[in-house]
Formats: sequence, structure tokens, C-alpha cells
Amino acid sequence: MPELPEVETTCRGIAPHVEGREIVEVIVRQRSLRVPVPSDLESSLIGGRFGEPKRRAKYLLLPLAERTLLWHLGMSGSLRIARVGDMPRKHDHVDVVFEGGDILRYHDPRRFGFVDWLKGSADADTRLSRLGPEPLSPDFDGQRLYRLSRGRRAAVKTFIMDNVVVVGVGNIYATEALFMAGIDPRRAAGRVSLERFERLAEAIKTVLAAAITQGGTTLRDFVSGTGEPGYFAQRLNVYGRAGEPCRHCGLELRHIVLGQRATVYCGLCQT
DNA sequence: AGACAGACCTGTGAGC
DNA sequence: TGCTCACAGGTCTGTC
Repeated sequence: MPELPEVETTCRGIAPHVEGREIVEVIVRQRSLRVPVPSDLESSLIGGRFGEPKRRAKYLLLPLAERTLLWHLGMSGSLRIARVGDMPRKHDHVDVVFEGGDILRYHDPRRFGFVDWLKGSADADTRLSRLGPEPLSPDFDGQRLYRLSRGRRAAVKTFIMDNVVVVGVGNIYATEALFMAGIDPRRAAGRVSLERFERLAEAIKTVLAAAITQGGTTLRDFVSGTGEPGYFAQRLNVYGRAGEPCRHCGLELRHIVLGQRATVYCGLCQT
């Protein structure tokens, strides 16, 4: 499931294949994604060239001359580079074919992702304008978490997954960062100290940066832009390990549900 | 305003 | 072996 590191890996992986190359064909096999594929996608893309692909939160931005394509991979989506002649698999919904024969191919079994035009500028499109800072930027730190959390009774895990607080912290990395910082995910956000939020902010940066270095987590159907699988899944300490022993103290890891999300934590190491 | 539930979708794996 | 069914998850929307 693509979280921020996977989207970043995808962005870097596809960039050399798509930037500045003329689009010669667009094939849409499934228009019914979470947002319907725009009816003018094909006509607007053909003959154009993308500028440098960017990432904002878990969105990929592909600029054209006058408009920008906003792509979200949802839960099960992947963008990878194929070649003309590579047979599409089931759930390969969109192909963007470039001069020279590279194909930007969108695969998404659960169709939670979408491709859409950015509405105006990034500041005007409400999907981007309300987003908090990037977790790896200096704008994101423990002070911010502390300030925004005062008076909040929601669980700290739910709080750090709020895109207004900070973007790109999905369920896997929220779970891992809370373990690394030694914080009980159930604790009310408003009752976490500044010192502990500073540890948590550092943990979030550490796990995300490590995952990007590793090329993203390989879980089920993620494949990076160049078709190379990531390797971060092997290094997860708690996510997906409920019932197994904590790597620090050996206590059996517990599974609970917080904010409708599976949560795993150590009852001894996280307080 | 904040908290929470529901909707979207389908492959996977547990349980019968 | 074959079937059914709950579950997984990001984000938007609606309700209290």
C-alpha cells in the first residue's frame, strides 16, 4: 500500500522516463476510479510533454504546459514503466505512451486511486491547499505537534495521521514511529508532553527517510516506478506483528483498532 | 471545531 | 477442496 516513501520512490523512478518526452498515445481501459478519469485526458495529453514530476503528500504532480495532472495511488495503485508490446495485466487501467516506446502504466486492483486535473494552482485546489507540512521538512517538528494538539482528546496515533497536522504519515509509519518514540498510540494527543512530541517528530522523520532509502515498503502489490520491489517490509518492528514478541522486551505485541485503523503496539515499551 | 462513521473496491486469507 | 465473508487501507463526505 503506497505511503509517502512509496510515492516518493515512484516519483523518482518514473521521472527520467517521462520528463520532456512527447506523449504519443493514451489508453484508458477503466474510467471508473475513485474519481472518474477526465473525459478529455487523452485529447489533452497527446502531443504534450510533462515537466518534472513532483510529489506533495501522497500525490504525484505531473505538470504539462498549462495544466497539471494530479495522480493518487490510493491503497493498491502503482505507476511503473512498461514498454510498447508489454501485455497489460488485469487492473492496468491507464497507459501513457511516450515517443521511444516507454509507457507510464497505472495499475490499481482496488481502484481507490485516481488521476485528475489539478483545479487551478496548487494553492487553489482544496485537495492540496489544506495540507499540512511535509514530514521531512523543517516546518514539521515536535513544537508543531505540541501546539496543534493542546486540548485534543483524540488518540495521538489518529492525530498524527491527520493531514492538516502533517502529511504522509499513514497507518504503517504512524504505528512504527510511535513504537520508536515509546508512546502509547491510545494516549490522548492533548496529554503528550513537548519532550515526547519532539521524540515522535524525530521518529517520524527517521522511519520515513529510512523507508525512502530502502525504496519503499513492499506489501502485496506495490512495485516501484522502475519495477524494482522495495525492501522496507523486512524491517518493520510492530506493524503486522501482532501476537509476536516485541523486539525490545519480548512481550507479546497487542492489536487494537484506533480510528478504524489496525494498530499494533507493545504494552511495556510504549507508555 | 473536533470526533467519528460511512463510502469507495477487490485480493487475500481465515474459517467452515 | 471449495465456498463465504470479514478485513485491509487513504481520503472525502456527512453527521452529531
